[in-house]
Amino acid sequence: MADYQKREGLFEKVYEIVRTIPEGKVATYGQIAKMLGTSDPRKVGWALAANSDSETPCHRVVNKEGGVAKNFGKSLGGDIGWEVQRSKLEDEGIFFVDEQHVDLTRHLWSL
DNA sequence: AGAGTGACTCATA
DNA sequence: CTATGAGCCACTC
Repeated sequence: MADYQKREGLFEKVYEIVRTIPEGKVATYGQIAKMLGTSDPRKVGWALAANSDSETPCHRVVNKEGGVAKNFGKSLGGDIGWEVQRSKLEDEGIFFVDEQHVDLTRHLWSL
């Protein structure tokens, strides 16, 4: 398995970038992957999966379609599902085109 | 150094 | 829309 406690490396970079996402914005795994210098969006999701830091707004990270992850499982220090993630995003003023899809046309984070 | 895993993405049907 | 298969790369054992 790979859900052990991470030490250092790619993970920290992901966390830093995710923390850089301003409120009311969302970033995609692919975008973050690019910033990391990798071409594997999986690494991003994986990094977040290994993380459970309440300081990292994982809920602002969505897939390419703006859809929230289905396997959040635990993050931000508790039982969280896409419904919880959605609430958090809405609380930041983010619009949803449907229950599981963020309006990327308005909230996609870009430099 | 080899195998297993993964919160993604893309292509195809 | 859903379902499959493949690509990809860091991490742990």
